[in-house]
Amino acid sequence: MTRPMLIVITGPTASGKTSLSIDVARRLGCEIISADSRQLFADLPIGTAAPTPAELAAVPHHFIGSLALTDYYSAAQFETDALGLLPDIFERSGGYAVVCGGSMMYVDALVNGIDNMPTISPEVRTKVARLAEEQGREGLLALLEITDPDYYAEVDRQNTKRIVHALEISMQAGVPYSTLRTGTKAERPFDIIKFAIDMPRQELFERINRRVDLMIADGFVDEAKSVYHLRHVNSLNTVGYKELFAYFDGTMDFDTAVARIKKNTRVYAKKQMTWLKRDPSVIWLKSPATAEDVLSHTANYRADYTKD
RNA sequence: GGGCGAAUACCAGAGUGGCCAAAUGGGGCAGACUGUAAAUCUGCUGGUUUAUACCUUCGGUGGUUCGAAUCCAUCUUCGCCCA
Repeated sequence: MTRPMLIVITGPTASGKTSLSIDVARRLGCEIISADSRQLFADLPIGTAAPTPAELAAVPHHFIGSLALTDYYSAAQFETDALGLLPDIFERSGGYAVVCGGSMMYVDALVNGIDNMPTISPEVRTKVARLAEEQGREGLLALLEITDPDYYAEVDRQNTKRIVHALEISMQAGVPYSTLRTGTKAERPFDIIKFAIDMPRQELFERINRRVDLMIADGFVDEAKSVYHLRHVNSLNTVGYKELFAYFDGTMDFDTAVARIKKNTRVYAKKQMTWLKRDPSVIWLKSPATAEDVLSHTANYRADYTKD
């Protein structure tokens, strides 16, 4: 008996993941799990290029617009939630499910698993934040050196966020952060095949620029205005919103803001490509990628698998 | 026609005799990444496969000087002012 199969479709932003995954899901009659750390939130459909209502109607989607902007979420939470959903999806969809998204860490969490760590309590969070404020990065590093010498030896000492995180986890868990980092790859009760769309950079960048203009034309400014009052929450520390907020604040003129959105989106795409480049499990789909490409690779994978 | 000012690396823009291959910013390129990841952080950006090394650069040419992006002469282009 063949195992269920998870088809992962990823790639840089604006490379066409959404429409490809909908095509594939339709062919297979299956559902889509979104692995996008921002489309997860409600109220951001334009700026996050979320699937349109028509697209959402075409194929059942999960994790699109399901959270409030003030909700806490994480890659680990995504792993838990997606794994919880998958058995039913496989059941309903003939043993297939499509994962679509560009949040590489979310994809990794679902595909390879993420080490088990405690959720940080507000008390610990506040405590570390206060230390950071009072003693700066040096103070945090000094504490980390005592708390977790192993991680201290390998941290990026410039990256305050990482240091803070290690301290929070260590305090919360009562053991050094590094001892919780096993780096083991999770075993899944289903097969996984991972695709990434490979679009020439120039074409991708042109699509990004064009898409930003379309977002503006579609009312991105009003959308950003409507969430402006929450501008300090993490879910809005997001390309597009940040720049428009600066425009609202009067610290950036409109044309500059739009240009920065384009540029920062390009930078984001580049970071996604860097991440994917080092992942040997990726099957690259030359764009324009079609559902046929995905399905034939998947069929081949199946054939190889059953041969063994 | 006369006077003044400017010309610096992909762009903007510092530097005004040696510490200058040349600050800084932008843009570009490359990378890291295990619980807020569209986040956060790092490196490179004249050439020489490596360089605390060498070579070629600061509009052109020619000088002064041990030494010039920096001083002088002259030419070119651009800007401003007077005619």
